[in-house]
Amino acid sequence: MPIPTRRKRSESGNAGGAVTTVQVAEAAGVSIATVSRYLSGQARVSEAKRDAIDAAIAQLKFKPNLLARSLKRGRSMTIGVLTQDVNSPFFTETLVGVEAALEGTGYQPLIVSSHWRPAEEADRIRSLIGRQVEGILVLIGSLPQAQLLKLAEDVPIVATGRELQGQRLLGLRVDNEGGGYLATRHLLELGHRRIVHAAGPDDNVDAADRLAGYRRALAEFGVAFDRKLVVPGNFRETGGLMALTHLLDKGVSFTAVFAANDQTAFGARLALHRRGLRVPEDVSLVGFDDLPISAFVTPPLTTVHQPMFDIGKAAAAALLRLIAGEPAAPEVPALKLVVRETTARVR
Amino acid sequence: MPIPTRRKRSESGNAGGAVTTVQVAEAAGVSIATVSRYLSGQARVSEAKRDAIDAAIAQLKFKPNLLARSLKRGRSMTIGVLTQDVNSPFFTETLVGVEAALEGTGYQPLIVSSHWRPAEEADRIRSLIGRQVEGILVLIGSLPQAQLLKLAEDVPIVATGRELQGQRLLGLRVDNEGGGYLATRHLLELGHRRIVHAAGPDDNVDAADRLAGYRRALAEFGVAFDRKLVVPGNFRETGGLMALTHLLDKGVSFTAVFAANDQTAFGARLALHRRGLRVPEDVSLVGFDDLPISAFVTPPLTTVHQPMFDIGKAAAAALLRLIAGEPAAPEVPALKLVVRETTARVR
DNA sequence: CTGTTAGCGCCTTCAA
DNA sequence: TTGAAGGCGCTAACAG
Repeated sequence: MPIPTRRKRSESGNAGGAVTTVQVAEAAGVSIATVSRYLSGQARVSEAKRDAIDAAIAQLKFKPNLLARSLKRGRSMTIGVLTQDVNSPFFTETLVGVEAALEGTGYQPLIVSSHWRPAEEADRIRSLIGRQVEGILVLIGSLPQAQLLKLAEDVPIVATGRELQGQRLLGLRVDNEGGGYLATRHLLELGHRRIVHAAGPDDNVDAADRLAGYRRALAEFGVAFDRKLVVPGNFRETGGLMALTHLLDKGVSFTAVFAANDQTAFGARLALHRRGLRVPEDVSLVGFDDLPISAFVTPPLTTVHQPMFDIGKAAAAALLRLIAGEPAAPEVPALKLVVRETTARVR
Repeated sequence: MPIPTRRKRSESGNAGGAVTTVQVAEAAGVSIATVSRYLSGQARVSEAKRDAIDAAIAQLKFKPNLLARSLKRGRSMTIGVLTQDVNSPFFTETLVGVEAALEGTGYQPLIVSSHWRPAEEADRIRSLIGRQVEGILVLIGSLPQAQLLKLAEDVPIVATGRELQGQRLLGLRVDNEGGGYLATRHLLELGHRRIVHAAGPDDNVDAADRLAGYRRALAEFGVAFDRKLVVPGNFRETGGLMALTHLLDKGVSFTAVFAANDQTAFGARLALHRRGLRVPEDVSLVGFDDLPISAFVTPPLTTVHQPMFDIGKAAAAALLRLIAGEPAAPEVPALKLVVRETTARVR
């Protein structure tokens, strides 16, 4: 006969037999209303009762059931955060910003990831709404705008990586085109003319914007756009590695690379290294994002800094305002070029 | 007069006026019990009523309130995950493993971070318990064991980075000493004798174990331990950078570095680079962790692979067993050395 | 197969 | 300042 390893659950509710306000009230010799009032600090409670309740709470190790409180109050004090992948520095840095904005507000983030799968995304959002989140933060979602608008009827939404405007729907988007321009202009100013762009995924709007910025800078310097110098990628190291390896194999000549993001730049850097090409002596390299690690690779990467932390913070702050029924128009943090050691004047 | 931006909340409960089972039942012409049964799939419901309920749900856009369900059932279908920092690849990789283990079980992770602050850690755990999590996963916590044991009375706990055993408490710890030994032996086998150890924080047990492994390998090869070759760090890039810079300034000679983790190795690598020392031609370098980026830095880092994903998966699976009241004894995934391109035979 | 009923733990009028 | 009472949305006996 198996030994039961824990107390049987009561047939309904509360596992094992956690203490409730009823038990605290009994132990303290007051009514549950008084306990509740004391807990929420809503009304004055006489000193004597207060002490009795304190004692009872300590003795019984009472911990209020936040679920019950949420149900009763109709406020979960929770916001949902939808990310694509918790294992990407790009998202996690934003999450830290979200945490910072929420600190001290009593709100907790409920983080879910949809692993770049649109179907999962809709499902996750549904689940968040079921859990009564008071607002949702969509970090780089791929859901069509129409669907977001419909969801925003249920709950306020702030989405990053998009331009959106609505009563309870807000987009927060950095100037990717400007960032691409900045990166490319930097290379042009150093005298580079054969500049490869290791691009992002075809269907990604951010990637498209960065490419557009690249083209604008080229045009401004009177450099003809050469389609052969734009190679496809996937925003990951493998993409940069494969693209540059392929390009080198074909014997295409160039003196600089602007990668669509830092991970792509790392891959590109490795491809260059494998062929004995030095950075920046032989080839200059610029990334996009400025991941924490980018300042510590060798040589430290010149890149376009995305203020991920600020974006997360601004987005969460805006969401909080939306939840409170106040108008919100978050200021979008600006991108800036961080010149480190992977770029040099062309020889 | 201010324009109200959203519907006023009803004085209690449910924001705005979300649809409930009552309304679905009315619209479908059945009782709420039937709606509930249909939703949970617990019992048979006649075809006709099923269709009516489906129609009502679709028409009213009903979404069940999971909070109410949890309260009633006494099961939140949630596990708490305490991390130190969501913005560390070390943790996030583990989180992905946790997600994988939870997939399809109906359980959701509730992720909180305590930012390396022990006080916050206790606070976060309390909050998780308040939210009725059915179990808690502590990723590299710093809470003393006694406190964990006390908490485990309330809710099953699995902690990584510790050895623990209890009815409802489990530790999951990799063999850090063995890993340190592996790394160091590799360098010794390449002929290195003056091997620097860029250590982790003084008070960290993992760091201490890795150092112990380093010493064991040294002893095994008959190399005297030299205290001056062990330099302190903080498990981050800055630590490795400063420690190695300092060592180089002092003119200490060495031919290899074993860093307590990859981030430290990146910092060390940069310090070497700044002094014109080549890796691995002049100095060999070994890390510990095998972060995703480590395969893509230049040159790709030789390091001890920690199966973070597997650890997260095993820990979460064990927790689920604990929650179900079953005994759990997770197998601890093994460490292995991944030889890449930062180590070479000494010249 | 279906409806009635009694709560889960907490909060909040209402009346004292 | 305090207590009694009703109910948040949902589920799970218990009858029918």
